[in-house]
Amino acid sequence: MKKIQVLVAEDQAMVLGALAALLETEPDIAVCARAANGREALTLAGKHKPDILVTDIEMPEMTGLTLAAEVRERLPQTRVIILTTFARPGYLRRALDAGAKGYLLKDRPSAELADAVRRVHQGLRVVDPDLALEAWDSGPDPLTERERQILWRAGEGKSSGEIAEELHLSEGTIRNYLSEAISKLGASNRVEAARLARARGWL
Amino acid sequence: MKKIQVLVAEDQAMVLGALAALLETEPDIAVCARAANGREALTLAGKHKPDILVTDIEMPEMTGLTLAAEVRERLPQTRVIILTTFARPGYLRRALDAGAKGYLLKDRPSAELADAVRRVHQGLRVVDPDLALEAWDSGPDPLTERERQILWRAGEGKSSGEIAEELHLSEGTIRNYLSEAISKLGASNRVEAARLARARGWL
DNA sequence: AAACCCGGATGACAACTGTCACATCGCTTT
DNA sequence: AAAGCGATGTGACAGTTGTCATCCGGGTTT
Repeated sequence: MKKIQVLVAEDQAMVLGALAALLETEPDIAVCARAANGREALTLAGKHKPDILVTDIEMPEMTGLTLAAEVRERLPQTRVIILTTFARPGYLRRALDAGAKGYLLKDRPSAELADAVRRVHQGLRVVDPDLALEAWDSGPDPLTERERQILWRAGEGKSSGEIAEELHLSEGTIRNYLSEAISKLGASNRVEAARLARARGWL
Repeated sequence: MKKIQVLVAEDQAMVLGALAALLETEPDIAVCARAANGREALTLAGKHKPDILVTDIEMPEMTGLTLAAEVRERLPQTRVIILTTFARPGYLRRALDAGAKGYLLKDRPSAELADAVRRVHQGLRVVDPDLALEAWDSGPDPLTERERQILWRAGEGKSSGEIAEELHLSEGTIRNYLSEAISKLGASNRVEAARLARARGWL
């Protein structure tokens, strides 16, 4: 029986080693190489032609999303699984657009990783069900560009007056935008609004 | 030969499982239990009396730092190793104050984890050398425990009134603590204060 | 052209926030 | 015992924030 060859890419060395150890405990899976960033992963993928590439998103040199797109183009026989901390609908969409076959969260039980590898290897897609749901009912980004700019600055601790000056708007207008953003997000003040927006990947 | 009994606490389930798998590959180390947050870790530590507790810092319910302090008090025979993403001097300092025997970054090669476990088990301390240097010349944490509690909640977007209720203090007292924290940090409002404190690892 | 929508502005008002001076109260230090 | 200290509370005051109704001017739609 031939083992499924997996390449793992992850920038935190400790986590990379741990994920590799986790996959190696499976009898039908072998980790053929490890990469500490996207560029390295692309090189190693070319060399090893793995069946599956498991990759983080936020990495130096090249993000997992770019990596996925490159791999689809150059190594169509290698299937990509995104493994990330971020349950952001925006990331999920971009990952799928980039041709990723799986999107898995680091929050999920570790047993699911090997499962996902097997399923994707069989040609199935694996998308975190909670995230898919959340992406569905958290809906699209409700913030306008102005609201985003302003909420971002408010989240840094800037006052309405400072933001007004920075954006060449009146202070009252800033307050209006913030009020609108707070109400859209169901928050009770600017800080909570910023926190919620960040959590959903809208900031 | 008796294996070193290790309890691992980490809120990202996938990483938790992977770290456990990593440690299990060592012949002289056994993972006796796993916890998904600080409170669970404390309970399990009481039950299993592990030799070593490897814990993340940022976790729900109870942070790794609080956990370290509790463990020192209740289970002095268990030694704590902090394993975290954050190279923040303030975290290191607080970890050591809380009685942690090791402070390791997730950036480091995965082989160092087992090493650290062995060394700490032998009674040595293991602290990331770069971080130790940085911690030396950055100032001490200026915040009191109360200020930290309150600033933390303020940073989540809670109002003075909500925080007062939560901590059974008067609203005026909350405002006083926040005012003090803002002035200590040289910020101009609670949001900026929280941001600064977080960046330095004081929250 | 009339009707509408959009980004932006205004003013008023209540609520919340930040500051400060000053109490209390219990616990140490002298 | 007196003094000092730290944690907490109070009251007052000014400044900031959140909400709302309304207004204005420039494009679009009809």
